[in-house]
Amino acid sequence: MSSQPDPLPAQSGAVTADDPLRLDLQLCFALHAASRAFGGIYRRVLRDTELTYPQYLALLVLWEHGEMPVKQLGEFLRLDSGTLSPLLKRMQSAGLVTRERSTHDERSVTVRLTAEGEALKEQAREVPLKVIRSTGLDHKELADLRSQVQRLTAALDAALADEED
Amino acid sequence: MSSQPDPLPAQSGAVTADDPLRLDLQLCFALHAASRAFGGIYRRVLRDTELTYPQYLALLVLWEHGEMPVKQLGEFLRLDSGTLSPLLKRMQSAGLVTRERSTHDERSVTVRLTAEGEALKEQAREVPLKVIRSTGLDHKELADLRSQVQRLTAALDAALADEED
DNA sequence: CACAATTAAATTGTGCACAACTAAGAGGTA
DNA sequence: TACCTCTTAGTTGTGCACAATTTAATTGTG
Repeated sequence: MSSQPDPLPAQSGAVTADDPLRLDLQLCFALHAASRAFGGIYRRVLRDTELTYPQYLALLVLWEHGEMPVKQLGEFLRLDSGTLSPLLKRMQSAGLVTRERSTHDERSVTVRLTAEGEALKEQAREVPLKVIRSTGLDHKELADLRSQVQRLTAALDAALADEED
Repeated sequence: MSSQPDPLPAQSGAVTADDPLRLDLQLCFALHAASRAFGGIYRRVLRDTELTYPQYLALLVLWEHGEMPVKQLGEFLRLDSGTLSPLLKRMQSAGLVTRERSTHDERSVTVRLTAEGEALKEQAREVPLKVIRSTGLDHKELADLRSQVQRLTAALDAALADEED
């Protein structure tokens, strides 16, 4: 507890706290910190499921949409096969999913929940509520913040897509 | 470009877009995505410096505050030695910093910028402006969003600190 | 049909985050 | 002084993110 140095510069001496040139940093650092704080919350809330946070996200997609190719799962999660392949392999080892080459298109691999993977849905039922409580935000605040952050992401993605060398 | 499946569930069929039980997900996913999008922007903006994004953050602290022990750097960045030790070792190999045991307290290691590390400050001068432009947000929006995200992080951290087993 | 281009997964390699543990120095107290 | 405790870095091991490359299957075109 107690006081750390401030999340990032821009508070001591030469530069004022609101130096416009530090806002990028302050925001990106704040987002990074928030993302990691969420990770910490999920880590604890998911502890007795043996799931990691990204694995839980993958399960959510499968719980809602059912079996799908790795490709499509990657589109939901915005992750590529470099991340998903090992992640899914670990989930397979844990007995949560199966992976099977499609017969129609043998390039494609279908990810399917096992009974155990399906059953975890029950055990994870109260996860969202626990997490929401931890945020200390009400419904409207959550929704607003989500919208703003999504808008920001869209702008950043657009900037990345533009002026693509 | 074009359309992906939506960032996470909660949009198709069974569940309405604003199901309160999905807001945790939507927000955490949004934050994660925003954080990664920022990473992408910095990655490109920093490309010709050969710096990674976390290395840039470490340099910012050193540029502003000068030499300091690993411990203190970790407090600024909220990172522990498990992350910082190898990161600093890479920065040392790149000739950006030196690491030296303190003579007063031999447990402590002082991180110091080299001339080359100091010189990078110039080369990175326009980084903040480029990034800010990419966000598409004005000064006030950036500051507001930062505040909200910081407030959220504080709540999450407090929730983690509470009920600590 | 043959062949080039595209696509889906997987693999390789680098780097970061974090938990758990180790090593060694510092500081207090009997 | 000897001992116990706390602190600081570092190390080890796991998992994720992502770029670049590889493999194999599919698609499109001449």
